[in-house]
Amino acid sequence: MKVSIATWNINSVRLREKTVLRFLQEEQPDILCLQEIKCQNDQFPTKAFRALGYDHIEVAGMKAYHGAATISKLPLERLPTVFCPLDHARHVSTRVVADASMGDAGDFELHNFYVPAGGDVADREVNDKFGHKLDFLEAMRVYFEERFTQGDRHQVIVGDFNIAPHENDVWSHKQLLKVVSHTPGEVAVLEDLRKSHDFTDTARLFANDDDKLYSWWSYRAKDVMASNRGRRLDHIWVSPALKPAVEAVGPDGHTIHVGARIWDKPSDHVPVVQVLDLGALSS
DNA sequence: ATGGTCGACTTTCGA
Repeated sequence: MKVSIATWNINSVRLREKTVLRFLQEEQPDILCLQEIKCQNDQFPTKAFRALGYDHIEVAGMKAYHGAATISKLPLERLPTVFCPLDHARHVSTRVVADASMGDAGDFELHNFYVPAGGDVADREVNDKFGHKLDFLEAMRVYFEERFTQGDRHQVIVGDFNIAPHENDVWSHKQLLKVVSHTPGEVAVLEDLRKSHDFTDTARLFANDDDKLYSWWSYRAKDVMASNRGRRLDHIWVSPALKPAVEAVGPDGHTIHVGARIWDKPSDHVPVVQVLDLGALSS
């Protein structure tokens, strides 16, 4: 059985409820992980998503800022969350039961993250927000140490990581080396997290090393899409046990929905989708 | 040139 998982920083789910519904109707992902919902739990538009068959919804909201939500056609069980050092709502953790008849191959854990952006200066001594970003990444590392104590339970980690790790995840490696999101220190911390359990960055698995891949474009520049000054901040990782299930880049595999950046009143991020073929896993 | 534009919810913060 195949499961399609989408992640999207929506930058206010209430303002862009219809935008989300358009994406769900056009792409029909089994699961959509949202970040920056910017609402409290009771303000989340649950009914509209249930009406499209997304019956299983888990929300971690707060007033005005941040927040994440996972909406799914497949059953979800809520799992413990990462401790955010500032107690922000930045993580929704679930177990997805894709096919109960498949045994261990039929379920996986799905971790939906909104990593702090980190402010403007890549130095925690002068910028508390950058310190918070590094501390949050460290909390994620500790969390996954715990999740793996009983082995690889099929982990999928998605979300807005606010880091573009690869040279070709930004429009100019050289010009962004001092720009938070692509500084060597934070990239090293994210890479250490990824390597700690040999997670696979699914977008890069079938892409060429010199392919430019972006999922975010700033609001602050005109003609930003014409100049294509983007960054890849949104990621989908899988643990080693799930790597054989990762479908190749293409219409049914990993897809970055660049076109959504020029929809009416767009988010500054676009949806990223990865299909997993759980049937490809040996039992 | 240290700008620019969003969104939530205030007289400003976070991105």
